[in-house]
Amino acid sequence: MISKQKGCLDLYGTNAKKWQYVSKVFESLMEKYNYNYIRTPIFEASELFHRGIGETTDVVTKETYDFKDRGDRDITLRPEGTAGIVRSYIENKMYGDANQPVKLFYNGTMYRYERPQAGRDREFTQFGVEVLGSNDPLIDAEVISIPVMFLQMLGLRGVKVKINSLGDKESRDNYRQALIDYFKPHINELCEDCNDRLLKNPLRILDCKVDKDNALLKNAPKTLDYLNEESKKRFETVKEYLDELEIEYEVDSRLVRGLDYYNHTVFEIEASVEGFGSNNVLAGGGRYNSLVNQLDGPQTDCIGFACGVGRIVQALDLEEVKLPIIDDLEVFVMYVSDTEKKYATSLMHYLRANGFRVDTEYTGRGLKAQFKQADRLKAKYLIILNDEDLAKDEVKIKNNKTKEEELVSVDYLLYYLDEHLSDEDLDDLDIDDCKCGHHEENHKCCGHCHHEEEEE
RNA sequence: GCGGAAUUGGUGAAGUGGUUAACACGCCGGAUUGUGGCUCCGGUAUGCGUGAGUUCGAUCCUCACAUUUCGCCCCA
Repeated sequence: MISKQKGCLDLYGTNAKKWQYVSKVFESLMEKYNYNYIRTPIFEASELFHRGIGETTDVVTKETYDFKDRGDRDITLRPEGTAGIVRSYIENKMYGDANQPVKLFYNGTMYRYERPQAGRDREFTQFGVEVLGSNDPLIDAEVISIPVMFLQMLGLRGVKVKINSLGDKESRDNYRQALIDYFKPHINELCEDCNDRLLKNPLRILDCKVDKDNALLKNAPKTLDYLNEESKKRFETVKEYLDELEIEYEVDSRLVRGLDYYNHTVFEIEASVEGFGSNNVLAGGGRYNSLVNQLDGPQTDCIGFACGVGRIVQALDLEEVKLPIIDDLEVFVMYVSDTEKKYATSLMHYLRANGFRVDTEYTGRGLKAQFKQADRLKAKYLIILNDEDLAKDEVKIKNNKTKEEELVSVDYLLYYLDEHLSDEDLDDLDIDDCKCGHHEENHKCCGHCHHEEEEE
């Protein structure tokens, strides 16, 4: 037997429905924010990621899927979404569009050659946004607000927003040097990894887990102290807009991020979920004002975030958040004889064409087993075909909850189902299941709350 | 790249160096001549992750590999 590759996932069943639901919620949210869908290739020239993400980052040095294609080209499976989108932005000259900034969102699989563990696969799915062509702090706040609002819509509570600013290039370089000067005399007090990090990426020493209790780290220079006036002011403005959006956040001066292209605002959304280990970051992102330029495009100010779908679903599971996923059936059609089966075929087609969720028997089961199958599929109504009834143009329909049976004229069937199923829908809604906290105000946020306003 | 744990049917799992691999759920069939979900009866792994080795003999011992899982690094 051939098994799947390490760290990959076969997605099916209710788990697949959850993933689809999460994607759907995100896509509908993106309509509200007026972001446009973009899909770029899953593989790109290796050079794009090397130059884009940073030659020395771990993602590029040890985690990419690299290979040669039949034309001897160096190809890499994308480890993240931003570089490909920036490439596309430049190649398609989107900087020339009348509409600026360019607001994009994506949703797709990414690849990193890592050791799989909780919340981390080799093939994983991320969605996110990129805004290209604006340095307005309002955009920073908006981009941070998207994952916050999104997680709220899903009903995930207790998420924490952490923000920091790395400042512009001048600030960042000054800070980097200050860190090196500060740590260098004491470097042998730190762990082996930190020794490596000193020259390569001294910012990362700050969130080292081994040395996290070392006084050296606690007293280390803070990013914010090294921001020049302009960067400092910019960061203050971002925070003001966040306040306007009523987003709670925590400034974390140790928050740095692993990809080289970030500057100014960086942020992470953390889940406070038990049993998540160190992979509790659900979304992260930041500003990257020099990346377009670095990849041979015009100077363009950009910001974006990315969010791991698998981690979101995992967090929802751990928090036992109930999602409004359709896992039942409205009608199950039952038959025994061949003539009944033919009738079932056309009846089912008719009901489906009229918008009902309908299924039937396909494996030659007897009537008794068909009842069991209908239960397994959570059918609300059973239509039990009978040649004698059909001769009179009638069908027997049974409410599978109350077990009441009625003989209904075929002409009347659609109307009958419409009436009975809409009554049930109201019964099924359980406001206690709703985790969004908005139901008193009848918000349309979580899929549980808008039952009174179905009509568009 | 480094370290720990695991791998028995559709599922949850017990188990032993030696005839037929417990038990439970599920599923299929029957009692019930077309209305079940209770009950009762019967059926349901030529097989114990893959490959090699030790042995008269291995699911059980040894090694390698694969996958899963947990941690480090790093990241979403």
